[in-house]
Amino acid sequence: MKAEIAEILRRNQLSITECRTKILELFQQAAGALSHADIEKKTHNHFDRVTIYRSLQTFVEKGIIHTIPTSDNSVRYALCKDECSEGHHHDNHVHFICDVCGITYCLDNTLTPEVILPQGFEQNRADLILSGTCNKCSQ
Amino acid sequence: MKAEIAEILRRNQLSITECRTKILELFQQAAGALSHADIEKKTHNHFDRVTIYRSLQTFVEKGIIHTIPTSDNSVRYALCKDECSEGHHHDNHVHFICDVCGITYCLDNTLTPEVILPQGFEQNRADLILSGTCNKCSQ
DNA sequence: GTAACTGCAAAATATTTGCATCCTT
DNA sequence: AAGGATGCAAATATTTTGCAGTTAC
Repeated sequence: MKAEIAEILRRNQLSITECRTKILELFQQAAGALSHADIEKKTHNHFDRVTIYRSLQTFVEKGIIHTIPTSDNSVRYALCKDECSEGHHHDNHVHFICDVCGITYCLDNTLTPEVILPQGFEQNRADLILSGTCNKCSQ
Repeated sequence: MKAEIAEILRRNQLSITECRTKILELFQQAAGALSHADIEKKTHNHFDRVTIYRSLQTFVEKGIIHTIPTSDNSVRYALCKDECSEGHHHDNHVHFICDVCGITYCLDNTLTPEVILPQGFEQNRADLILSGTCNKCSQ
């Protein structure tokens, strides 16, 4: 795990630091997406708020994580698949946000369906966000 | 126009005030979705920031407008179709955000495709957000 | 007249920037 | 040793809350 994380950082020309390693570890362990606040909580204020902001920014720029659109204000992030590269994401999978527990799931095996756009519109990225009740909360 | 707006407010048991009328007018005129900041700018600070926040909140609660998820932080709103009612939105249409001009389009005639969810997941709402270049900017 | 709405002040929260120091390579 | 990364302080932006005064009905 740690070795894999180090490899990700190295591949992206990023220094291997405690904060970055820990954040990526959290993403690997997480059931779903994480917000800045989630990470702050899970690291128990061991790292500065600002450092976490900057780490997340860097990871997004490098294509290691991606943001997930949400209808409320909150910004959440999830690990990209390997195919993602700097500046170009292939995260056209579906996200499911549970209204009960708040967990954001990446439904990796469900691809975003194609849509026919009006004349002149050129699509670059697609995000399908579903919400409702997840399998744990629907019981 | 004004009469129609008054009717919307009346139907939702809301007082007909200058601020609310103006905001709904802006939504009717807008090519796409509007953010809080857009409205503040277009009303030229004639109304208090807080009043605009509260108006938008009220409109969302009543099902007059709905929020649109965006991958950046910004919260944007657009008019709901008539079928929307309090607490239950039928805004399962597609939104297109232009990376160039920033306008958010509601593609009313394009419905969100159905997706098969894993066992135990119950869907309540679906948002398909596309981004790229709109017909005006692609020329 | 009364309840609903607004505006102002201020608090709470979220995000960004600058800079000195520390750590990775 | 040098450049990148971090932590702290502080600035900026965003959103929420309380309350007194005003307006719609």
